[in-house]
Formats: sequence, structure tokens, C-alpha cells
Amino acid sequence: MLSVKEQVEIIKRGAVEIIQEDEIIKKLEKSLREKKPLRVKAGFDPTAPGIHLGHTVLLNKMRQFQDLGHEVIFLIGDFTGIIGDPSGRSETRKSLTREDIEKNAETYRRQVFKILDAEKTKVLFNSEWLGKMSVNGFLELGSKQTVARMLERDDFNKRFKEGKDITILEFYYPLLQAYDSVALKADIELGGTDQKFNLLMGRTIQRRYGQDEQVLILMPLLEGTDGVNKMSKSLGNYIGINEPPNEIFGKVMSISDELMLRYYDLLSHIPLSELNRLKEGLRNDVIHPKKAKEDLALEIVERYWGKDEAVKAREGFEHIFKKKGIPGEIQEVSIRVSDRANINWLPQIMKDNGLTKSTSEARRLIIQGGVKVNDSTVTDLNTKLEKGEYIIKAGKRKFLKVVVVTN
RNA sequence: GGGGAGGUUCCCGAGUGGCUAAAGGGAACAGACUGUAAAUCUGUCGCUGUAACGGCUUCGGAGGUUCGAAUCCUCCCCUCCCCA
Repeated sequence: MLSVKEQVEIIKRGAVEIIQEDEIIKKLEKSLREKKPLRVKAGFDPTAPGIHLGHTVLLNKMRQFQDLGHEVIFLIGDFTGIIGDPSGRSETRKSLTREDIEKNAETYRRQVFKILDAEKTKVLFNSEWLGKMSVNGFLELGSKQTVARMLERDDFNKRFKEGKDITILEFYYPLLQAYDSVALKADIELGGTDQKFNLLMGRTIQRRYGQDEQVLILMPLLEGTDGVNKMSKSLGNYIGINEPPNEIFGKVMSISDELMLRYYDLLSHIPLSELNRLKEGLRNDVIHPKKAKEDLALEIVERYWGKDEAVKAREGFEHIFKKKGIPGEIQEVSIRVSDRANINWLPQIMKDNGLTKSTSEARRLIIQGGVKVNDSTVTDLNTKLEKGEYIIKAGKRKFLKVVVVTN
């Protein structure tokens, strides 16, 4: 095991804030002395099983703890998920069934272990203890915190001042989450900066239950591909680690230069010295931003798909956009003209195969010059594809290979 | 419990009887320019092969008035504000 000093250095990299730094040193010292790993907790929502790069910031940190020999707990907040998170507006709270949660958890595991060490990861569900909590226990938990303290949380405070609804249930959320730390006797909890209040609550509640307080390690939130909002599936600005290599590559290439630096900071594993050299190079125009972005895209794809796929993705990208070619592997459909009227009408084909949502949209795209068949721009709305093979290009990145047969 | 405001197309937000598929902005998409970046400019942005000054669907929900309703009436659902 590494020395305390070395460990702290690794733990601190990338973290926005550590509460409290001297406590983690003490905990690490004790752990080293007693040869007892620290219990590191990180909670995940059971609703969205698609892991994207935003999640990986946290997961990477978890992995580092594993590599340092500590015990990492991947906590799935299934109990809270069943109730449905009340924060936010009247979004339909889909209460998840037991099976849903199991299924999601399974999907989670599969993806998460691309980053975490499966052998060393303990996956737990908080329904295990929250589900068994008695009313007495629940009330006791409620007695551990005051309303005034609760109202310190930004969004509560704001809503309270504006006279907006805050349900009692919402007050219980941070408490339940905090109780997880009690149940787990967590030494450390990892989370995004947006979770600061909730994680702090964990410390308070642990103290009230007579436990040592967990140390908080707050990780930055990764912006999505729009460069503004945090990466999330609902905003559609995410890059999922399960997406095909060329998709990931393409999405990374499409981010702004500014955002690229941010991604380098949060996602790249290259040594700090190298990173600094890169930034310097970009500043002095010695390194072309596109090259830097390619390297980043390559690194990210490689991490989740391996070197071969990453190189292939880059080649595919070059091929399509630099040489204006078409990708090596594209979706292929075959159409039988006699099956249905208009089945070979271009807008219909585009709609049927998901290139556009409607024939109207397809028509617009054609009118705007955004559709190519076999490399030549289509101008005729009445185009029908007769017997043969065609490559349709719709917009910048949608391709379809169509084989038309007559009967 | 009493009084008041409001629910409009992906989002914000105009619109108070026909000229409204519905202003404006944002997002998104396409084209130009590029490094498929950003910025900028231009265009598109409900569906529908008689693609059209056509038809159909849309303005919280259900009915009604009218030649005609997002706009008026009735009932219902929901949100917010003030007072208690």
C-alpha cells in the first residue's frame, strides 16, 4: 500500500473539494496502521442505467480508491427510486418495480465494470436497510435534523422564499441518503458538487448516531456536449460509454475547443506534465486543436472499446468527413417494390428507416440540399429508387444503404 | 375556508371570435464558411404524395354557443399568489 502522502495526492487529483482534508489523512493513517481498508461509498440513481462520460468522472475516482486497496461500495438507491424523487417539477414519477430495478442494476453492473474492478466492488441496495426501517426508526431519523438547517439548502431556500411547494418527503430525501452512510459506516463518500448538501447531511447524521463522520470528496460535474448544461441523458447532451466507437469518437470531435480542455481535465488520464504541455502548445498555436481533440477522442474510445476499435473509429471519422466518404459499416435495408405503394419513394424510405421522423421532414431536408444518393445531391422530391443498390446520406451523419428489389 | 392569476406548438413566451399551424426568442436541423469546433450568415422547424390559396390534428380535459373558437359559455383537472 502506498504511503498516506502518496494516497492523498492521488485522491485529490480532479476533486473540487475535500471535506475535511485533515480528516482523510487521519483516516488513511489509521487504515494503514490497522491494515483495514476504508469504506468508500458512492450512491447511484436506479432510474437511468445508461452510464455516460459524466458518470465516469466519479467512477474513475472510485477506481482509484480500489487501486489504493480500499473497499468501494456502489450503492444503488433503489428505495428512494421506488418512491420517486419528488424534486423538480411535476415530471411523471414513474415508480419502478422490483424487476425494473433488478434489470437496471444488471445493466449498471455491466457498464460500470468497464471502469471499476468487478472483483473488488460491492454493489448494495439501500432498500436493504431503508425498507426494513420501522416507523420509530423513521421518526428518530427525523428528529436528528432541524427545519432551519434543511432550509439552508439552496433549492429549498429558494423555493421556500418564493412560496413554492416543498413536500415533507423532499425533506426526508437528504435524511434517508444520509442514513445510508450510517448504515454503511462509511468513511468516505464520493459525489458531484451538486450533492454537497446531501453529503454534508451524511456527516451530521452520522455524528448524531454516534459515528465518525465521513469525509466528502466532491467531484466536478462534467458539462454535456452543448458545453453549458451538465451532461445528462434527458438533455440529450451526453456521450454514453456503451455507444458504438464511431459515435463516441464523432461526438467528442463535435465539442467546442473550450470544452475540449475541460474534458481533458476531467476525463483524460494522461500525466499532468503532458497535459500542461498540451495546453501550452494549444495556446501557442504549436498544436492544432483538431489534433488534440482527436487524441482525446481516441483515448476515450480506447478506454471503453480497446485500441483496435479506437483506431478504426478514427479512420472511419477521417474517411467520412475529411474525404467526404462514407463509413465502412452502415445500416443496410432491403426493399421490395411490390410490397407497398410508395415504399421506394425516397422520403418514405427515409422515414421508414429512421433517417427522419416524417416524410415532411425528409422533404424539407431534400429541399435544403441535405440529402444525397450515391454521392449526388437529390433535388427531385419525387425521386423513387428503382432496382439496385444505393447509399443515402441524410444530413451530416446519417447514412443508409438500401437494396431495392423488384419482387 | 375566502379572494385573485394562470395552464399555448421541444422550452420560454405573444395571441381575446375569422387575415392563426398560431408573433418573438431559445433549442434543434439543413446549407454556406470551417477543423463535422466555435462564431457568423441563410433557410427550415405539426402531419399528410391531388404538396396544395387542399385535407387532417394541435393551444390543460370534456361538452356547448357560432357559418367560424386558442380566443365566448358550462363543468372538471392542475399550478401559482394573497388573506385566514
